[in-house]
Amino acid sequence: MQNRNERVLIVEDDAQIKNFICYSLKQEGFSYSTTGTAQGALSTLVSEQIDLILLDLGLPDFDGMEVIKKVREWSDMPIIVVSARDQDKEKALALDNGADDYLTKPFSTTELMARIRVALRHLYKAGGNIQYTSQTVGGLRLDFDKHLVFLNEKELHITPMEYSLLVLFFKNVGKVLTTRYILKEIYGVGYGTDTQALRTLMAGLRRKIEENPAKPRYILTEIGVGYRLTDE
Amino acid sequence: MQNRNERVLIVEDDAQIKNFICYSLKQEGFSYSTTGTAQGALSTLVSEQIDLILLDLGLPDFDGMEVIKKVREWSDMPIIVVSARDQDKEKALALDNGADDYLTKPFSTTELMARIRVALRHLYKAGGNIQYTSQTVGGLRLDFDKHLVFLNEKELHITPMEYSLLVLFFKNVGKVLTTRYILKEIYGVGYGTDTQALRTLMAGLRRKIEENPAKPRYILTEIGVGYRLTDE
DNA sequence: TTTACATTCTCACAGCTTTCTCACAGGAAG
DNA sequence: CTTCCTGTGAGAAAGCTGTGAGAATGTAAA
Repeated sequence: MQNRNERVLIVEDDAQIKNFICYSLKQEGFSYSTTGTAQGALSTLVSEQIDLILLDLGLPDFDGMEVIKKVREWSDMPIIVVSARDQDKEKALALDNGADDYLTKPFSTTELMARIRVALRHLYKAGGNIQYTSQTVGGLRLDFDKHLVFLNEKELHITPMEYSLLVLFFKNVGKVLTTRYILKEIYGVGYGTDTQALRTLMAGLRRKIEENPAKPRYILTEIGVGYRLTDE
Repeated sequence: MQNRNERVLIVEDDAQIKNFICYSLKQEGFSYSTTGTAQGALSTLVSEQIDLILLDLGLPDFDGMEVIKKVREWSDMPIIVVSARDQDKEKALALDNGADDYLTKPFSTTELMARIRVALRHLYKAGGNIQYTSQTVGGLRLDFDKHLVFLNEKELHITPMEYSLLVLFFKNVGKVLTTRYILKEIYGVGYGTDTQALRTLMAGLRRKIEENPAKPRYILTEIGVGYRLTDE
């Protein structure tokens, strides 16, 4: 299992901790890249083949939380947060934004390595590192890189909320998504059960992507359950 | 009838902590079962449909670590260890044996819930745990993952109640299900003896899946007892 | 600061679907 | 034949969804 030589990206601005992690990774047979900024992390991810991210939240340029969100728009790769912040709310927020694990400094090598192994185990079970750049359903195309939506190769103007709703459907093509699940994913946890807002949002989106919003072709309603992006 | 919640099994012998966790889970809308022993955990897993395990390592009968190993022999369902032991080696061992996360007591509700959400996210992405994503009986196919029903590969429109009825039969192919059992499973306890509603529901379902509802091919009536999905 | 504009959420209501209740007919079993 | 059980259609009640109008919020330009 260790022969696959997974590549870890370490995003950490404290040189001492960075070296400590590097040393441990080398011992275990991982290869790695390092960067000290959020900006650097994002550009490394584009230029190199990375399997897992170790992310510090307190970065000099902008917050690590933003890195999580950005990465999650186009990849499901494991993200382990390594941070000095040990507030419960901070942890929960990072995890809900898409992080897979959260370690509080100071931590031990033993534990970090074990948690990396868990994350990679999940990755392989899910079928490897799938990165999307563009995905098409019928005449509808979503470009994850550029944040653009095309209908029959004509660019559509899409609002941020509508975009995240579309991303959710494109990541789950063919599956019925329950209203509750959708709400949790796009509004975050705790912003409960306001199905009305979702209905309005859906109406707006359909007006843009469907020829006849009353008889939708792409996003279908499953009455009593939720919605589904058709996969034919 | 949004009763399709995930079910958590809590394995914990300290009553106080157990209650604390139960309360939190209820708040978040999860359903749960509890047990205080390793033996109890294993038998619950066989008899009930569990989605996630919260596991204490220090159990009265035998060590929680054994539960992890046993479960991993046949299932990939998420296991979150909740333990007072905070030795790094202990953590690493549990994680390497197959646990997906490890929380040290004392922990906060906020963090526990966030980590449960992470685990369920992984489960959802992997496409359900040990359940087949799709199951077929004759020309009838039920796709659990996508929440869809097909008859001879043509998609059927199925209402939520009809769907949960079908799921119940697919989980018990070939077995006779008594009317009372079906009622309890579909409507929940306390809905008494309203067999009439079930008859109407069944009529509607048969109209959709049977060629000749008067002479059903899939769901047969066992007079005086209940119904049975044939296993041919 | 004011103004204009886009986005998102709230409200009210119409229309549709699902679900349950009722009444009755046809069968099976004794 | 009688009794109990099951299936079916009609229709009422309850619940769910889509939509337009407008309020609230946020953003950018003048």
